[in-house]
Amino acid sequence: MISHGNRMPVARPTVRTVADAAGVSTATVSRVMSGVATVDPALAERVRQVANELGYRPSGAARGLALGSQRSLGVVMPDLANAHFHYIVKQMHSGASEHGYRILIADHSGDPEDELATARDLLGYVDGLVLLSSRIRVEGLRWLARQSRPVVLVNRLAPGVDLPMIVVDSFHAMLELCSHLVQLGHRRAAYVGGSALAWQNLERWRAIEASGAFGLAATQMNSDGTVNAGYAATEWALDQEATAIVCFNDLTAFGVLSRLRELGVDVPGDVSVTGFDDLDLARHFPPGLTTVRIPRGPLGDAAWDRVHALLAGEPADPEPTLLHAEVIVRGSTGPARSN
Amino acid sequence: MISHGNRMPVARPTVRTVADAAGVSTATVSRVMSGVATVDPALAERVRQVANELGYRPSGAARGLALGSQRSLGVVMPDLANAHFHYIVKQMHSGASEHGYRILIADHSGDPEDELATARDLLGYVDGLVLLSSRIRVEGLRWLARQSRPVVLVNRLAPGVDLPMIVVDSFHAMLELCSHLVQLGHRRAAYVGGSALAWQNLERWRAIEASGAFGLAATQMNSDGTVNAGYAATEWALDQEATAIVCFNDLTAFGVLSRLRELGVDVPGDVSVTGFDDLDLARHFPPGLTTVRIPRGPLGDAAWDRVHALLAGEPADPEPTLLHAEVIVRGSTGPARSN
DNA sequence: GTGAAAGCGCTAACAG
DNA sequence: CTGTTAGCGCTTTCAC
Repeated sequence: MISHGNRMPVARPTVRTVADAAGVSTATVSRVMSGVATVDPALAERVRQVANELGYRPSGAARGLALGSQRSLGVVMPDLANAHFHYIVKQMHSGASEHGYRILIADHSGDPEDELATARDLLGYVDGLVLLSSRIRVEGLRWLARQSRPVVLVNRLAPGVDLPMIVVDSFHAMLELCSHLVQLGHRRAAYVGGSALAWQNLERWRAIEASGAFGLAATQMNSDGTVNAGYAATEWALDQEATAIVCFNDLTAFGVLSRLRELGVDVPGDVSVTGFDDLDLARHFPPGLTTVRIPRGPLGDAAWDRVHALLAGEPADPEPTLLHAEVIVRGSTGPARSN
Repeated sequence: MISHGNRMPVARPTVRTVADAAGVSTATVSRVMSGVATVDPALAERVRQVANELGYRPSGAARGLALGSQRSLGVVMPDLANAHFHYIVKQMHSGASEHGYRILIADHSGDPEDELATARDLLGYVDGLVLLSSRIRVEGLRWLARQSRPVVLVNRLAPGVDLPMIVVDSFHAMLELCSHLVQLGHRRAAYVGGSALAWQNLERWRAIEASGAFGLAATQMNSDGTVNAGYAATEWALDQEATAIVCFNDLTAFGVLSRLRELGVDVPGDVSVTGFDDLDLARHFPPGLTTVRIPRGPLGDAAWDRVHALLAGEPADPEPTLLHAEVIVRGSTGPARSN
């Protein structure tokens, strides 16, 4: 292949360059570039032409500084690998882009300190922030709440923190899921949980514990919510003499299903398995995963609406948005095996 | 819940605010914030104190403007939902963060125009850009190559474009995969492809066609590389009277496996199925997916190394980096059924 | 309709 | 070791 080696590291053209080349003032270039109508069409056209030839692109940094806004939103998420979050972001994206906002995503290691650092950092660049399933502790959240830019919490409820929050009612959804299991005759469940730091995980476990009142005894262990974690946790779950394995999310459940298959344990004949999220794959992974469908679209919409309102200067609504999630029954749950 | 309604939209504190409050100059504040050692420890401590109380955070935009760099890298990716890309980004992340670079991710609709717009846009904010599986057409890529900031192409080879490229040798990997099928006695395959615009898709199909010489006849249809696309394409594949269904990627293959199961078609007894990528799930999804393992780690490393070199002012290496991918045989492929 | 000039918040010489 | 000053590239009054 021929190298077109003329990658002359020409200094990036600026308004000045374009202005000079077009024989106009920088003000005019600026006006043309930002599409202000009060410029002579012919002149505007010429400027555009020149700008194009020079490959001119306004500097985002300079623009942001002058404008006091880069028209961008930051999203901080724990796990790029979990498709679940993708849909939420996608939905926010469509709301945001209608209003000319760009969405910038930053992921982090999962460590709360690291997450806070990422958020703090990002906040210096964007107009608003959305934190997905944040594990930042309360003091950190309080700090964020004190900043002048809007910050919204999705999938996390932090009482006493003055931040808009949008959550799915995991507690009730999990309760329903447990009720489904109880009705099938299950009396003993093993919970392969998520991170001990995740609010959602605590909620889900709280619901499982509450189901004790209806005769469902349960034990838990924590994992990191990945396929491999589910796979690895399966033997533990089996040791619990449980007839049902309740998983923190779908990915974990897939791992469990895989290991059970290897071990020759029949699902749902010998043991039932449940997930949480309802990923696209949940209906496809044999034998079909009983799970909870999170309303991802509404979650994303609500997130955008909240930041947008704040961005527009509306007062913060202190009431958290609570969304309902629905149990989806598929092949992975069935009547409890009578020992 | 009590609203701590004192969200006074105080103007964001600046270096000035902090400097005044601490009785020092803005320069000192700047020095303290950027951790320059040449400041009296006691003074530095006081400034930090004040900054903290005021909740001061340097503006990224201003910093970027003054420094001429925001120490950030943009990654443009087609599909946040595909975990495959996650690992690549993660790996880049670890290289980048060691050097103090942040990574900002932007996804797009998949439309080449939209992708180009996203890339152009992002280029105004970041120091360098990595395009994953880009579908931008050649003129667009040429434009990007003319910009003064480094742009690197991952998973796309564009001859005649002066841009560093890092690709996995899909062609040879697919050839190997086909050879595996031929050895199992398969003579007729159906290819459930990806986007007609994706270079990787063209490469893979090219390899399948080339396998015709070894007795493997094949037909193709395009899809969008999702689970549901695979699911939907299955009947078409079956109509081809093929004994093997070769899929663009693992997600598509999962969809195919799911539909086959519904239809009561045995895998690999009646038909063999292959994927591409080797997602974590590939070994877990029954009956285990034969696929091609993409060296995601090295891919991410190479991407970071390339941008980093460019950022450091080293001359661009015109030679594309070519990585080898390996066929992983699992339960989804077996001897061809003799009709 | 267009230009001159000031300033967004920060950093980097350059003095002291 | 610390303050003064001059920009980084863009937008935006304010005159013309």
